[in-house]
Amino acid sequence: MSEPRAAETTAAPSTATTVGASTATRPRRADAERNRAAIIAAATAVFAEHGADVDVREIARRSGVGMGTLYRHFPSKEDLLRLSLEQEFTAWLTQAHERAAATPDPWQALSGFFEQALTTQAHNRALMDSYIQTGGPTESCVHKCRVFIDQLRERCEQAGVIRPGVSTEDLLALSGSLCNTVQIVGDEHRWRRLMTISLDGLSSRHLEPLPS
Amino acid sequence: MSEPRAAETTAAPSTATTVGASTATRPRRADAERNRAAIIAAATAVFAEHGADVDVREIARRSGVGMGTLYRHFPSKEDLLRLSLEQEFTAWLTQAHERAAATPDPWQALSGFFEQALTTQAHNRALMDSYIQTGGPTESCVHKCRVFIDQLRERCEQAGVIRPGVSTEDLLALSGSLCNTVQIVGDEHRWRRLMTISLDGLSSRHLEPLPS
Amino acid sequence: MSEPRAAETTAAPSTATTVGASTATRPRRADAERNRAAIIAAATAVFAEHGADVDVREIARRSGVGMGTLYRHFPSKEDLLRLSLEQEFTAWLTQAHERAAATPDPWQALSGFFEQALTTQAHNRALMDSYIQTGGPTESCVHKCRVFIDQLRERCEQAGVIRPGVSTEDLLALSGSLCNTVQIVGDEHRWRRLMTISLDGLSSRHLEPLPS
Amino acid sequence: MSEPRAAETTAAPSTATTVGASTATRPRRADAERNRAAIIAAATAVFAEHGADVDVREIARRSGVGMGTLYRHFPSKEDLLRLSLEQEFTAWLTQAHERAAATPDPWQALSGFFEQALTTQAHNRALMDSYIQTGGPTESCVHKCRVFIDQLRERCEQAGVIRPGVSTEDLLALSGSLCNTVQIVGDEHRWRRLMTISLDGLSSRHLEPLPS
DNA sequence: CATGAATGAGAGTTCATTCAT
DNA sequence: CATGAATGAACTCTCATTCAT
Repeated sequence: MSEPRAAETTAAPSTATTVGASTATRPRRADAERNRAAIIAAATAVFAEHGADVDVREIARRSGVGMGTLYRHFPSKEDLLRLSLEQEFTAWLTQAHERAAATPDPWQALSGFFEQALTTQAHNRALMDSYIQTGGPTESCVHKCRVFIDQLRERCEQAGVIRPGVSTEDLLALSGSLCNTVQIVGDEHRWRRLMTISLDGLSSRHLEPLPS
Repeated sequence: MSEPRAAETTAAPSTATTVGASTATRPRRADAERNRAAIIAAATAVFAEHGADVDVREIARRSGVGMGTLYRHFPSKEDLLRLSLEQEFTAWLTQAHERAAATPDPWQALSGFFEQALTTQAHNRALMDSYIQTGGPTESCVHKCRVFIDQLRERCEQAGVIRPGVSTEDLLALSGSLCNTVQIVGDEHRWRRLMTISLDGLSSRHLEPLPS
Repeated sequence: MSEPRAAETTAAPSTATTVGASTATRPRRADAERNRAAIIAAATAVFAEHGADVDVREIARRSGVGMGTLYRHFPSKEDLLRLSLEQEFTAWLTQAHERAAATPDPWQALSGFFEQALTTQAHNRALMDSYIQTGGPTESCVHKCRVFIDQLRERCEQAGVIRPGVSTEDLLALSGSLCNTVQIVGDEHRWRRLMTISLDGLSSRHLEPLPS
Repeated sequence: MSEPRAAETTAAPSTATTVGASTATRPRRADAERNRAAIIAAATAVFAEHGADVDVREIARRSGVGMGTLYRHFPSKEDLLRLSLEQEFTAWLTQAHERAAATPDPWQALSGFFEQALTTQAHNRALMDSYIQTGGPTESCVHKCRVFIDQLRERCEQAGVIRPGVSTEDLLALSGSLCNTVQIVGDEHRWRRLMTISLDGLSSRHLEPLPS
């Protein structure tokens, strides 16, 4: 989750004058990394709560750093947003992988993925917005998601539990579609019904070919 | 500076109703009404393209009027947005009514509604955003939509072609959900597949009760 | 008061089609004058109520004419304001003249003028503002006022009832000063006390010379 | 773009209290505080010259800061105006207190207050407007002023040098009234005459009761 | 000549980003 | 290298004045 960074070669900078030799070894690096993490954490929380349009100040405030520090780590709000969402997206996908690996039944794996997607994204405004609008925060994210879904689909197809002709794209789009649903309807009971309907439409009970 | 004006979808405000010579009394409002229509048309187009957050100046520019004119017709950006969306929404719903009335088969009426919803709203960002977030631009719009969908559902239910237990709310949310899908996926062929899947999940081939 | 206007050479314009030849002689002139009067009346009322910062539209609305008509009669808001205030000022001054002429006692004439000034101006925001800030809407108005006050002063002086050395300027400024008082204090009882104080300070009970 | 900054009349916000080395802890706020002071100084000057309706940009320009800086320090124009006026008002009242305390003779204390009020407020449009219209920029300011005037009145009353029945409200209103006078009349010599007249009207030479 | 719709230069305010300390 | 104050373009909205009808 933490990115690869160049090793700690920096000497103590000119400011740390008084105290002594104790902090000489690596006084800055740790702080910087901690700040970076704090910023991402705050950004993630703030974006999740208020969406992508929040004031950057709110993130700086919440992370306890100044604006300069924030902009030292991330050249623009856009970059911070993207990274934050990537991270959330990745975390979610990782968990999805684990779940799927632990679920022997192919169909249960697929429907479990849908359920987790909705549950996770329901509480993250910015993430969901990106999922709704472009399918994910990054091309790369969307791609990874596609790959994962493709595996799920493969398993289902080989087990003959999914409607013939359903493509990976279909599943990707459908999951995005349902994420949106979570916002329209208020509570969980309601969107679970829609999920059930969509999943049922995907089942091998339907053998008719899909259009085109 | 003056662009070719879009067609007048706005209904004239109740003055020029009868065909004869009676319209001679009020020759003044002619171009004012044209401006008003131009503003609405421009606003509709701009909101559709860029979403509800565009600069009002862009709308003024596109409609070929000054800011003052715009604000003479609409006291606030909010009002203009609401009216534009209401109009689009109403036009869509009206057309939906007509179509449904002309379709004898209940299931075809329902699926026709979905198809038209997706086709119409697909290219209107602001409208879709409102549909996604609150179900429509206005409480009244949402209500009308709900009533209409309820009729469709009733017809299907009495014909026994819809899965038992499907509520009007389910259908409303599902249509919103699919509208969003249209943006994620690019072309028509793709979202038609998702629509088919969802509709199949609604069919009476599934008798299992929905959650809760 | 009515401005010189070009004679009534205009034929009946293209709109007045139906009625007949009866209105041919001088159909416009009367209207114009009536409009002008209506505008001034409305402006006076509106300025009195809301001060000089009101929207010109309010005046047009209240006078029942369009903006074009208003601006045909008065090239700018400033002009309208000035004329309206001049008129009010003149009316007030005229009345003051009459009262003074009907009051034999010099001191009573002077104090009566003060009282009337306060009473009248108390209910005219714009007029009072101009009086407070510049002494009147126009140099000419201020001058007329000065001349009138000078007469009052003369009478008092010859009767020996006014403090020696009090100049016309003193009285003019003092009346303006007291007008302002009317706004600070709420009700009539309060500003009458201040008026009494000031007038007492003007009385011949004080024989000390004024500064300078 | 950067103008020479006016002197710092603003009290530093309670940090740099003691003289020693303790001030080393917070070196940051130095120029921010200077900016804040510059803004207040500019605002005070601009409001004094042009009244409360000036463009905020003029204040920003005059203080040599951008709009953002101005709005960082003051959330709204209203706030800036209020603070500026409060400060001016307080400074004036403080000075008035000192003068009054240093003046043994009660009547001289009272008349000295009037003189100082006129001298100070004469050249501050916004301050004077607020004094004229509401008695001061703030309820609190008005109250303090009233309390102070009440002390002056008490002293005069106990010394028997003030006309019986003169209330604090009378004095407050009278001072406001005279402040306005300063603007009407041009030079100092003229308004001193009016002040003399009013003060003489307040003297115990008049024993007649005031109205009501 | 009346009408009132159109104009557009600002008004107050916000916020992503930069830069002096 | 952190800080958070400074920046200024951009936003929504107003209103004195003009101009097509």
